[in-house]
Amino acid sequence: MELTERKLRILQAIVSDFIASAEPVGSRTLSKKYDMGVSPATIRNEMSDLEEQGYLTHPHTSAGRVPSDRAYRLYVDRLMDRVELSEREKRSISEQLAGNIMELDRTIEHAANILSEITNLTSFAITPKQEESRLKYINILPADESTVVLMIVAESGKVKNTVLRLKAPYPEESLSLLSKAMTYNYRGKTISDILTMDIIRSFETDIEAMSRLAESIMPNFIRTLESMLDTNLYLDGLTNIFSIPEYNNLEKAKMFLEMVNQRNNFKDVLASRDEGVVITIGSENREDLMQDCSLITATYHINGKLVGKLGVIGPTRMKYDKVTSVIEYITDNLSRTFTLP
Amino acid sequence: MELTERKLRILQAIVSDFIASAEPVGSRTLSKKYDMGVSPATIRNEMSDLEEQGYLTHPHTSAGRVPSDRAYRLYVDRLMDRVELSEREKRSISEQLAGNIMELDRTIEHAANILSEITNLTSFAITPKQEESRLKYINILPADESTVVLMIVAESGKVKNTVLRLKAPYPEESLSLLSKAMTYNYRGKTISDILTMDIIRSFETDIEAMSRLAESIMPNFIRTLESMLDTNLYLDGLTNIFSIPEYNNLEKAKMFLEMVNQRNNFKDVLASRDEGVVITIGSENREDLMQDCSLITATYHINGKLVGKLGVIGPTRMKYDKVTSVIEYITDNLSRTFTLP
DNA sequence: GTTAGCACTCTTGCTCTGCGAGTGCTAAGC
DNA sequence: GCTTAGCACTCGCAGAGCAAGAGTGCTAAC
Repeated sequence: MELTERKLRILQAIVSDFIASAEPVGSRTLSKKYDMGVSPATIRNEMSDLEEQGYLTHPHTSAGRVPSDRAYRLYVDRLMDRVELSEREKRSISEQLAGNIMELDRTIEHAANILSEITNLTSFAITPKQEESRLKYINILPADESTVVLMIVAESGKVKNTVLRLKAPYPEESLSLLSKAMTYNYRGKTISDILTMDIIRSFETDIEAMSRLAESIMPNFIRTLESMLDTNLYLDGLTNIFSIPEYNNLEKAKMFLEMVNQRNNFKDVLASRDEGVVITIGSENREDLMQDCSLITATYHINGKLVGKLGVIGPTRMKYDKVTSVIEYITDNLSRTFTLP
Repeated sequence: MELTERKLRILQAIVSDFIASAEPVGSRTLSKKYDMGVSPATIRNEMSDLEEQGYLTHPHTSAGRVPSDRAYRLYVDRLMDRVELSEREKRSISEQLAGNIMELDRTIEHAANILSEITNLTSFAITPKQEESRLKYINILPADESTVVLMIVAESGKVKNTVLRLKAPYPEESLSLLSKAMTYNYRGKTISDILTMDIIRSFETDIEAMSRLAESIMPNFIRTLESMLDTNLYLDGLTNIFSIPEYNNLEKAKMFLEMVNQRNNFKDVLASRDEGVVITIGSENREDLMQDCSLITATYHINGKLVGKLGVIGPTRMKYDKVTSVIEYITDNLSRTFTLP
C-alpha cells in the first residue's frame, strides 16, 4: 500500500527528529515543531497507521514513536536530501588527501581519519586486494654481511619489503643475479598465480651459490607475497561511540568494540559488499552483532581498477544524508588522487 | 617506622587477596582464609595501624580494607614472589617470536599481542628511536614511467620506502646516479644529523637532468627520513579493560580508552621511562589521567644498542608478579632475537 | 597482647510512590 | 468522513524509605 503524501511528511519529520535527538518523538512535539497544519490527534492517527505498516515502533505505551529499520530504508531511498559539504570541510578533505607523495596506505589511513572526524562515528577503510595485481620486479639488496632486503614491487604501485637474515653469508653478485632471475620469472604474473605455482621447484639452477641463496629466500618470498595479498584494515574514531546515546551502557559499548576488533571477521564483511555507495540498516545486516548498527560503505579505485573501501559504522540512528555525502566526496577524491592522469 | 613481621604478612595477604578478588578484604575473611593464627579482632587492630601508616584505605566505614599505592609499592619491592611462566606460555612466546624473518615491526607488534593475551591487560610496544641510527644506503628504483620508489636502509636494519609520483618523466640512468650520489653523501650519517643539514642546497650539481630529479626527490627524502624517526606505537588488548571491575562504568572505560588513544601523548610518556623493568603505581605516575593506573614497562635491545619498550597498562590492582615476569621474559626473548650472533 | 561481644555505620537491593509524557479512544465539530 | 478536543489510562523514571548484610571500632575480660 502506497503511503499518502501526509504520511510521508510525518514519517520524514519523525525520522529527522529522532536522528537529531535520539528521543522517541511524540505527536505534540511533531505538530508544534514541524508545522504540520494538523492537530496532534490527527498525527496520532497517522502514526498509528504507520506503526501498523511497520514503519514505526513504540518502546512502550507512553513513549513517542521511533522509526523502524524499514522507515530508515524508506528515508534513505526516497526522503532524505543530498547534503552539500561546507567549504571548510571540502578544503580540509582535499588538503589532507593531496600531496605528491603517493603513499597509498598512509593516504587511506588518513581518509578514514578525516571521515571519523567529520561524522563523529567509527570509520574504517580497507586497502584493495592485490590478487589481480601483477608483479613488476623483485629486488634483493644487500644490507649487511648476512642481511638482505627483499623488495617486491607490483604494477599497482604497491611495494613491500622484508628484511631477511640469512643463515650463511652470500656472495654479493648472487643477489643481483637472483633478483634478475626472479624478476624474469615472475614479472607480469599476478600474485595469486605465482602463489599457486610450484615456486621452490621452479628455481633449480646449476649455479650452486645462487641455488643456496634461493633456497633461503624463496620461503620468505612466498610469505611476503602472501602478506601483500592481505588487505589492511584501518579503524578510526573508535571512542566516538562513547558519545552516542545508543551505546550509553557498558554492555553495548563493549559488544560494539569487540565486534569491530574482530578484524578478520570485519574485513570479510566489508570485502563482501558491492561497489559504489552501499547502505545497510540494522536487520539488513546479516551478522548477528550488527543487528542494530548501520553500515555505509563506498568504494575507491586505483587507476580505475583495484578497489578499496571506506565507510562508517554506527547506530541505525545516524545522519544518513550527511554521512553518505561525506563518504562519497572522500572516495571520489581518493579515486582521483590514485588515478594517473 | 619498620613494619613488624606480622604486619607484613597481613599486608601481603590483603594485597594478594584484593588483587585476586577486587573486593575490599575484611578481617574475618583474612583470618579464615589465610590461617594467620590470630583472631579477626587482632587483625583489625593491625589493619588499623597499617591504615594509619598509609598502607591501607577504607572506601567507607563498613567496608573491608583496600591497599593504597604505597602498599602496592611495598608489595612490588619486597613482598611479591617471582613467578615462573608455565611451559606452555614459554613455548608459545618463543614460537611466536622466532622465525628467520627479521621483520622488526611485525615481530614487535606480535610481542604486544602475546603480552595482552597472557596478562589480559592492555599492552603496548614502541619501536626504537632511530635518531642515532646511521644510513646505510639510499636507492631510487623505477616503478613506472613517472613513478619511483625511494628506499632508505639504515644500519639498524630499518627499511623505509615511499612511492613517489614525479611531475615530469625522468631519464632512467639519473635514478641510479642520484642514488649513488645520495648514498655517497649521507652514508654513515645519523638521521638526525642529516635532517639538520641543508639538504636541498647540498645537492647542487651541474648535470641538469639529475638536478631536476633531485629537486623533486629531496623534499620527499626529508619527509621519509622524518617518518623514520617516528617511533611506532602498537596497542593490543584494548577491549580487555571491559572485563576489569575497576572499569566497570562507562565514564572510566571511556577515559581509559581516550587516554591510551592519545597516541602521541602516550608515546611521550613511554619514551621518557628508564631502561629495564620499570613499574609505576597510581599516583607515582605524573599524568593526571593515569592516577589510578599502573604501568609496567621493560626495554628490549637491538644489537645491544637501540632500545624499544614493551609494557602493559591497567588498574593499580594488577598481578604485578605475573605481569612483570611475562614482560621480562618477552623482552629478553626479543633482545635475543634481535641480536646478531 | 589477644580476644569475644556488641553497638554502630554504611552500602546495596528492594519496594512504593508520585510525576510527567504520551497514547488511544470517544464524542463532538466542520 | 475527516479532524479535533477531552480525558482516562499506561508506563518509565526518580526519589524516599526500609531491611539485610558486611565490616568496623571500642570495651572489657582473659
